[in-house]
Amino acid sequence: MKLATWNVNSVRQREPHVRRWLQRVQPDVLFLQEIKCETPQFPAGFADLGYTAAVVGQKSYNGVAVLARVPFTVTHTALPGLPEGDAQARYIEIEADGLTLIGIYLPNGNSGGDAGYAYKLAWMEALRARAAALLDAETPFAILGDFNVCPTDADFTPGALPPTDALVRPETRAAYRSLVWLGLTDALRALHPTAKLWTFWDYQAGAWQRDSGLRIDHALLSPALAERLTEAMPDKAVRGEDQPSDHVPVLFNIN
DNA sequence: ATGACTGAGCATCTCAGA
Repeated sequence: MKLATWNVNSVRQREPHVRRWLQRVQPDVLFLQEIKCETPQFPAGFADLGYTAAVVGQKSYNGVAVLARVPFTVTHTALPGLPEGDAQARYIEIEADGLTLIGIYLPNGNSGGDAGYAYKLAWMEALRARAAALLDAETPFAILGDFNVCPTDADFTPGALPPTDALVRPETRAAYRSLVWLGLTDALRALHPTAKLWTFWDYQAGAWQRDSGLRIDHALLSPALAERLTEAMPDKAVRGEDQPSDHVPVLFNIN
């Protein structure tokens, strides 16, 4: 089963890119983030490629979706357990092929001052609780998406971010560890422990040309799925296309 | 020299992204 995640930075701008990638790679399930539109504005043009869409949209910002060529049912459209619910479209959970598959767009945390960062940490704690509940139930699951976390200093080009950035702050990394250390597997690192593999290159400052990037798009696997992992790789070439997203798709194979 | 972009929206500027 080929699973993928891609922050497309506007699905309306990136519809041709997504269509090309679906045709070339043919993932079974692709989670999208930052679709940046309300649900009715989501492009209809993936159905003719054999993909069914489920969309959690909002105006202007955020927004997640899933495209799948296998049957699935949507089980959650918001992260359970946030103190006052979640007004932002950042979470979709489905069941497909006996698996629970979760797509997330974790808050960046650099905007909105202290409250914005607190929201990121609260979101991470709620995600940890969700993963703990699924582990307790022995549900095989995967969490894919834009985590907005560089887990270690090996996960970004030196100088690409200041140490105060919300993607690398110690509290951010501690929250990420508390999630992974429940017993999940960081799929890309499991297969490529030391490689410099980025999933994001900023539009600014010639980051792509200098190969100055971040690894922030991840897949975390429950134990049963981690046993089945055979491939994990960002599709770097996509960043070199015309008018690309600043993130590339990341593909995982579960046999 | 630490600059340099992109997208959405009551839009020719502001906010957000990371």
